[in-house]
Amino acid sequence: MINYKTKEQVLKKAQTLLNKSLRGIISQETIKSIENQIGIYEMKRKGFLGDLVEKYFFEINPGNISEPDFTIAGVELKTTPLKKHVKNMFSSKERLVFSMINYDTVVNETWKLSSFLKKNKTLLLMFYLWIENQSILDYEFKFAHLLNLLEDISEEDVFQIQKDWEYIVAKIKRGEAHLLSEGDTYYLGACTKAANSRVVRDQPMNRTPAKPRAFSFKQQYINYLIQTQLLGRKTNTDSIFKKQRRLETIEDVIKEKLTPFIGKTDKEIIVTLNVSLNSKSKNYKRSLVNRILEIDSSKIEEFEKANITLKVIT
DNA sequence: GTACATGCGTCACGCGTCTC
DNA sequence: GAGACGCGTGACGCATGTAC
Repeated sequence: MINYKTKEQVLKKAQTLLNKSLRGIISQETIKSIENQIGIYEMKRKGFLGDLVEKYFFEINPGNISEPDFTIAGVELKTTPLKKHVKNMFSSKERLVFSMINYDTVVNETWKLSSFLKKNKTLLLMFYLWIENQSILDYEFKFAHLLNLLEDISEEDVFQIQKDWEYIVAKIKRGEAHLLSEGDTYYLGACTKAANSRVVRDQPMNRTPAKPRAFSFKQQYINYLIQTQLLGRKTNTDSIFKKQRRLETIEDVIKEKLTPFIGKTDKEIIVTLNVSLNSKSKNYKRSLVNRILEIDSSKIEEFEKANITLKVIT
């Protein structure tokens, strides 16, 4: 077993797997043994690839502890699939699932000292290209990226993730763990994690048992991270936060911007905003809302990341 | 019709705790 | 001390609803 002492050491090792598959770095003897196991499980064993990367590539054996996989370096390893689209674009195949939500203890935690941050503050994201029917030994690793949740993403995103975490915890505190849903939040979700719907666990503030859930990054937010953090692309989107100095949630900003105009006619809004719009244009109402939100683009960055669709209903 | 997001279900393994 | 059991770990896979 290797003791990785620094984050840089872990990243350096991870980068040696880029554009390679496990088959290319594991001995023939071990490959045979793994292929036997794949045969036994008929490719149905969940999380087998993650296990193999930990065991045979990083040579660690973290088990199921609530500490980061690389304990001393403080890095949590996440092996996650990418899909390639027709336009040669990469996107996340699925959400990124973190640790289980402990309903009993999470209600006594604060964001800064949360077990979620303790385990997942620094992530080593290893993205491999998923191809249907291909052996897990042949999946090619495309990106290895060290992501510090508090330092490497924007202040607004960290704030929204914190608010999502607090929303989930507040719901558990209200005795509504059984009513949690992934749709409750924007970037950080609470996805279910159990063998079947009969598997439930107690929650501290209500006798109604709740489904086991884990914190997860939503697929759309992972896609945003892939585009900005891995590919260094600038998104062709506008931000509702761009003129905000304060840190607020998406919901707060939208409410704040829309509230002064509730009950007013479109003509009154145009006068208040001192703008000119063609009322015969097909996107007249949408343009009006864009002016209220102080954005120019048809795409709004925070909506894209949270997979929110703006509908103007008349 | 197709692509995508979400909800829900799946499962082997390892570790800790409980029971005998 | 040994075996049973529960729970958390790792993502994966499918069904369904919705958007484009």
